[in-house]
Amino acid sequence: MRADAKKNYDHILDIARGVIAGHGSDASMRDIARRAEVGLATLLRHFPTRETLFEALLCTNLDALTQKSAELEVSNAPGDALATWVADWVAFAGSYKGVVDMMAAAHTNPGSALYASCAAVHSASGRLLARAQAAGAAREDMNGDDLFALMTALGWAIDQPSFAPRADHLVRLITSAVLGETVGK
Amino acid sequence: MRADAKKNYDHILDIARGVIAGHGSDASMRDIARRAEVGLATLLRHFPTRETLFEALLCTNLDALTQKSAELEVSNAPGDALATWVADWVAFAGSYKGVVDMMAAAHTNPGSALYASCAAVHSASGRLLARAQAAGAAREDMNGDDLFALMTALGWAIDQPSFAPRADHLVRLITSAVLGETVGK
DNA sequence: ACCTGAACACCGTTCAAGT
DNA sequence: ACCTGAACACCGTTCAAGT
Repeated sequence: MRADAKKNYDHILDIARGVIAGHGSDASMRDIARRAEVGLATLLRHFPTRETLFEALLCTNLDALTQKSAELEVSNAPGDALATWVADWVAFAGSYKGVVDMMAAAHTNPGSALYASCAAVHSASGRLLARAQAAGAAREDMNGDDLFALMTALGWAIDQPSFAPRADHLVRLITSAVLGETVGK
Repeated sequence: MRADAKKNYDHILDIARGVIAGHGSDASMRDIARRAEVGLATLLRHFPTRETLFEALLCTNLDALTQKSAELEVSNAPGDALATWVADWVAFAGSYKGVVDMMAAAHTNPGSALYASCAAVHSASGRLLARAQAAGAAREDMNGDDLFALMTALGWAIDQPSFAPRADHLVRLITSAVLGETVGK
């Protein structure tokens, strides 16, 4: 990439971050281009898809997340590791409004720029769950797909303004369910 | 309403049902008008908001749902009643793609045509949960808001193509978590 | 190489004009 | 009363033309 193009790219990404932080994942591409003082066509050549833009925007966070999963797989006690993983995912999911919807959609089609990241989160979840199950620290009647679905659903829920106030509690509920903890009745 | 208007209204609703069944909750209003062979402005006078259209489209289902909750509150064993209620909600949530997103959004603003229905589902959930808790058939560490959030998140999840195959299992997982059932580990 | 204006086909909103 | 075409301000896509 030429130096001037690189500078343009970085500038656009910087502005996009701000706009998306404000308006969420369905922010107008035109609006982003406008605020970056760049033609819409230019924005779309750097990021042909909304997903491409998000991939660039999230790659730091996503790398940190998957690296964290690798650490958790070896360091912590299996049950704690799983609980921490869910909490980390939720923190990531809160990075931008609508990110979870996007990930859930990307999860379906391999053509998406976010597909690989989704698959990574999915499989990391599967490994951490299996490890916890082997240690008797998680309920047996679920698999990696189920965990990923629950984590995504949880991320979606706390993204909703009406459910956000109970976010911490909802995370605790799901986590305790996954760990198969005995609860007071 | 005049007879010709009534006929128009019913026809539009009929066509809308088909289009939304095919394209989900974010079907184009213009497309609905076009297929109903009616001006877009006519459609929008009958249903000024997308929510208004959905309210009309869903009112039968929603009435059945809330009536069912009233029956469950007195007839079934508290735990079974709660489990059945969750299952009924999930069935409703599957009526049209995207309905849950809409309900979750409507839940926040009292101006929405779907607000009352959301509130009804919310409060019915609270009553059925409280009844189950009083009978020692549900976990104590959650309230009606939490249950509604979990039910909605569950509805959202099974609406996603990638999670749909595990729908039944996901319902079972959430239900067993809410009931505080002891699980094999 | 890199950028961009402009045309395109969409969307929902609004309203003056028609029956 | 009820309907509707048309103008409006948006959206993302595409591409020929400019530096």
